[in-house]
Amino acid sequence: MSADVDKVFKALAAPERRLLLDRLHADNGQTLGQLCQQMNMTRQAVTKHLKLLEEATLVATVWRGREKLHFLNPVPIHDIAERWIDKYERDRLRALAELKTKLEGENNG
Amino acid sequence: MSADVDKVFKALAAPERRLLLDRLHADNGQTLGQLCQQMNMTRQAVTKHLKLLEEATLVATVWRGREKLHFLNPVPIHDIAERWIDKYERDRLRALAELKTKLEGENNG
DNA sequence: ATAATATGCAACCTATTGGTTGCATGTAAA
DNA sequence: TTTACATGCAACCAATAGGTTGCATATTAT
Repeated sequence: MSADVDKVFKALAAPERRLLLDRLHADNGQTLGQLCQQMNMTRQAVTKHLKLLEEATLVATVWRGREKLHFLNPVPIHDIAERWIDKYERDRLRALAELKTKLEGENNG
Repeated sequence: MSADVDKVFKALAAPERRLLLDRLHADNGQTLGQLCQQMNMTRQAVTKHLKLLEEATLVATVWRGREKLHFLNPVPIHDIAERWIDKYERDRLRALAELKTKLEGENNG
């Protein structure tokens, strides 16, 4: 199962964390040390971001000796897409049309 | 065009604001007063949430006399789905399989 | 005209977030 | 068996978020 939807949304709300996800998407299974590179902050700060991603189950980790490997979990993003995004996508064109007419019709400034 | 992606993600990061979107999705064009009902906070607090939604272009407003009507704009959600979510959805099954084998194979606690 | 309604704006308070530094611990390499 | 490396943990700090109260303003109803 996927984590609390709110935790997922909150985890995705920071560009630093989305960047970490993007980097895992490009190269899965990286260590903390690798993920720290190119991040403009201390290792400890990166750890905190990864902790939030883990608590949202967006990232899972495995120890290999003294190194911690990080893997992307695609489930929560899929769940958000299915349960939340799709609901809005269904009436997208209708809502867009309504928006247009309302803005044109009633607004004068 | 859609707003800054980061503003959209941040706007979606609070359950109160997602609830407001849901309520507009169910009944578009509501006034501030209507939207305040069932929200367990002051009108001014709701206004602040709606301001963030507006700045993310998730909501557009129209004045009708002394009332302010709020309309859903489906564009930013669509953009997030297309530009961001889909990227992860493409390799979903591959990533899931990789995750499984890594967790089973290398982790012992 | 006056009163009621719908909203905006600003100051303020507290909790949370996002970063830091410093130190401890377990693993690998010399 | 030291030394270096990869990471964790905790205290601390500044900035931001999320709420409040109080007051101002414009529109509608009486």
